[in-house]
Amino acid sequence: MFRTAYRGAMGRPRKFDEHDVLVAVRRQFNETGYHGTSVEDLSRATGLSKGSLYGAFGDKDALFRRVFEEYCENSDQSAAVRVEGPEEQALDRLRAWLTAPEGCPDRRGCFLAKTTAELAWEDDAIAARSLAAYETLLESCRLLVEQAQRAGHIDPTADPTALGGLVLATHRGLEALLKAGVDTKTLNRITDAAIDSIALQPKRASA
Amino acid sequence: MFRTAYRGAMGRPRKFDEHDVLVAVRRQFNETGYHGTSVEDLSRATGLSKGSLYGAFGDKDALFRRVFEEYCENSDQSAAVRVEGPEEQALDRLRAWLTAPEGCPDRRGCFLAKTTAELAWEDDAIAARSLAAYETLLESCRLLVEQAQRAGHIDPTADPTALGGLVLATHRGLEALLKAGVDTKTLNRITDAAIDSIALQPKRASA
DNA sequence: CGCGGTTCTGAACATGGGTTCCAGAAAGTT
DNA sequence: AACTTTCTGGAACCCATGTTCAGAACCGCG
Repeated sequence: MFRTAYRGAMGRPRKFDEHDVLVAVRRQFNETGYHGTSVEDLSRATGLSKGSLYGAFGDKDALFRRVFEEYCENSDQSAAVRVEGPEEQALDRLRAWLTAPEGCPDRRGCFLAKTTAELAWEDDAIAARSLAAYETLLESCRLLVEQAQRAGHIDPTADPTALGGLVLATHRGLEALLKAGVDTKTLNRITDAAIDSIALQPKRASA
Repeated sequence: MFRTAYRGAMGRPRKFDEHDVLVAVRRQFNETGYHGTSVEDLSRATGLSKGSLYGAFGDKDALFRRVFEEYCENSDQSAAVRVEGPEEQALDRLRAWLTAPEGCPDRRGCFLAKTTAELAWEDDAIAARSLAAYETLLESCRLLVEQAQRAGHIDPTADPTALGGLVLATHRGLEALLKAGVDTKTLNRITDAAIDSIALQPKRASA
């Protein structure tokens, strides 16, 4: 009856680790999508009963948002890598976002991209938050593109933000390819080519 | 009982045009997604009662597949544009796929991209078919990339198919940007930049 | 006009899945 | 050990939505 009671008796403490549960939940959502996972599935994945899930996190929607939000924040932070020089930093950020260890299905940014693709239909808030999380990345792109323009590698009349958007767009699409069965190695190769083509090495002269 | 009867009595004729209905259905799916549209919605959108829809097209899934398949075939055909020269042709195809008239929400390939994004989770067949429909486009990309490699604009060790995939990926991502509120004009500018960057004008020397 | 045949329609049905609820177990505190 | 509080699990509830069905409407023909 008292949510934060401080009376004499303390009551039973939690048996599960909240963080572990959230990880399991994210993994499940990541695997089968929002609509594709029932609360039953989540119960199985976490080892908690439905009742416990509801008691601890509220309904399915709230649970998803919790996981989603946490993931976004995580992404925001992981995007803030320290390397010397703004360009190097930006490039590094880009790589960190786009590439993934071979065979690893939980590539960075994946959950974000996938859920956004699925839920942008019905939930503008999620779409917006997801995009916001990409903003750091976008900013990196802008920086790189500007630099490339100064160096003369890209048409100077092009809009840096727009080109940054292209990279973002590419990332979204990469997930689709992954889903379609393209292996991680190939994906990374594509990614590298993309980074190269936008960001800026002078093209080789010939074969 | 007899689907194609040729007996004396002809029975009550259809009151609707099948094609018009399918267009309305596609529009609705395109607007609110598969999960986001109820059969009730479809009924409202088409002006037909639920029963009629079921009688004419089968269940919701079948109806979607019908629309989807038709759209894919349409896309396959529209990808076969005639221009002189294979490179010109490929480039034209690419533009036809990626760009859209300003402010037009029903841009080419849109329905395909969106539904794939939503349903690839749960239906591999749809994901595969969608990708197959993109194949002509992919082939065009491959062609362009090979040409670019011969001309020395792209690293010759890169895999042309992979780079083609990049363009496909980009297209998928563009839809996301559109959804996120980026206006069509900007999108087209991004697209042009993408086409330019892959396809191959030698970069300008400086500003 | 009646009759076979087909289509149209809205109400009724079925079901999957999110949510609630309660009885009992478990863990602190005194 | 008793008491208090919280956790737990699963049965029960509720509702949205896909699907079916019985009857009305409509057509051409004899």
